[in-house]
Amino acid sequence: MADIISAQDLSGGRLSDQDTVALIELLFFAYRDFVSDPDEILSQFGFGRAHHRVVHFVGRDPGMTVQQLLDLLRITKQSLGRVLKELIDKGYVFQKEGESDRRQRLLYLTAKGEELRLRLMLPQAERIRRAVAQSGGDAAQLYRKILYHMVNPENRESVRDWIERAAAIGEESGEHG
Amino acid sequence: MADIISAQDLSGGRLSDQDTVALIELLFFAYRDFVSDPDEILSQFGFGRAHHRVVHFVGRDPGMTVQQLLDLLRITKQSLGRVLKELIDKGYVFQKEGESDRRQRLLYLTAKGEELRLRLMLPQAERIRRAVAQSGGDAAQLYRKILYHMVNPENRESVRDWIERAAAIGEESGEHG
DNA sequence: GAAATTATGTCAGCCATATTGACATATTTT
DNA sequence: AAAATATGTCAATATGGCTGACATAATTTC
Repeated sequence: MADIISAQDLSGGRLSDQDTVALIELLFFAYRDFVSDPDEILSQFGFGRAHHRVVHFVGRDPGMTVQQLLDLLRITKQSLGRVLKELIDKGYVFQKEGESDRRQRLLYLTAKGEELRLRLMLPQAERIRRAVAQSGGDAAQLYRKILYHMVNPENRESVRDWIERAAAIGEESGEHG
Repeated sequence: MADIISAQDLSGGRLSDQDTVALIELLFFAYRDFVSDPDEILSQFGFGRAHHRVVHFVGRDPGMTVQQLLDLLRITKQSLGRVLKELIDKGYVFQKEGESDRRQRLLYLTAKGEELRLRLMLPQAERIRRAVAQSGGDAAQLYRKILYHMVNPENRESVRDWIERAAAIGEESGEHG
């Protein structure tokens, strides 16, 4: 491991300016590469990142409402509209009328959509696994903590709720833990 | 600390699917909030994220060439063009003819530009510091390792070079470590 | 039962930021 | 002198956000 990648001063507990800036920049570079894998796959389908998000989150919580998806993505109805329509037209997503509330259009992935979701997730999962494995120790646990604490305090509850719910769905639908 | 935020299975060393997906999603949510602070400041200036990147990297390596900036940002000359022109016109960046090569237009921040750079960095630095502090242990060192290993292997050298060079510049120009 | 609210969809236009291709100028290298 | 390099600029196109307005169907409230 190169020296540059190890923080230089952890003595006092508070991060030095140098180390803090290095983390900011590393996050920028890491995130850029992190999204580059799915980007390439998406371009083969004529899709963009917006499509990825929809496919991912719908696949993780099948039957979610349009409004739930909007709240999660924090975009406008109009922005979602185009991508969702396209995904439906091309057969990756389908809608089902809500049973208890027939105004709702519950969202589901088709088999084709689920296939795409997994294909997009694979390189990201591999990247995370590799990075965690190469970092040794309790890397995963600590990484999770740090990312969680980087979320705005007022958003943490909804993020936690999401992760919790999606994990429960994953269990019952056979994603082996 | 809530149970949900701690990885559930670290026994074997290999991350479970559940934990891996949770990390993918946490990275998405964390990055979104991470960029939201500068976004808000930028909008007050009529700037966007592209301006942020230019101001940040030029400020970290004053005198860099346009080509170096293009390589770092991995965007086209035309994309950079508008943003750079705007920053120059509004007095945040200025250019100086290269001494050894007079074709080059070396990039520097004005005092106003440096002020903006620091203002944009502050909330991100605070967020990182808080997250690391709240995560305990060797969080910073491990976080740095993980982010570094999330960068594509073929890009690691340039990322390491950048961090190294920028750190050296920071030292000499008085950013206290 | 009428009125208000909610969930969803759609039209139109605007903005920021990315792209490609083409072309121009000045300077350096061969 | 010719080729390559560093930079700048014009034009057209795409993606994915945004706002505002309006429409329909279903549910909730009074």
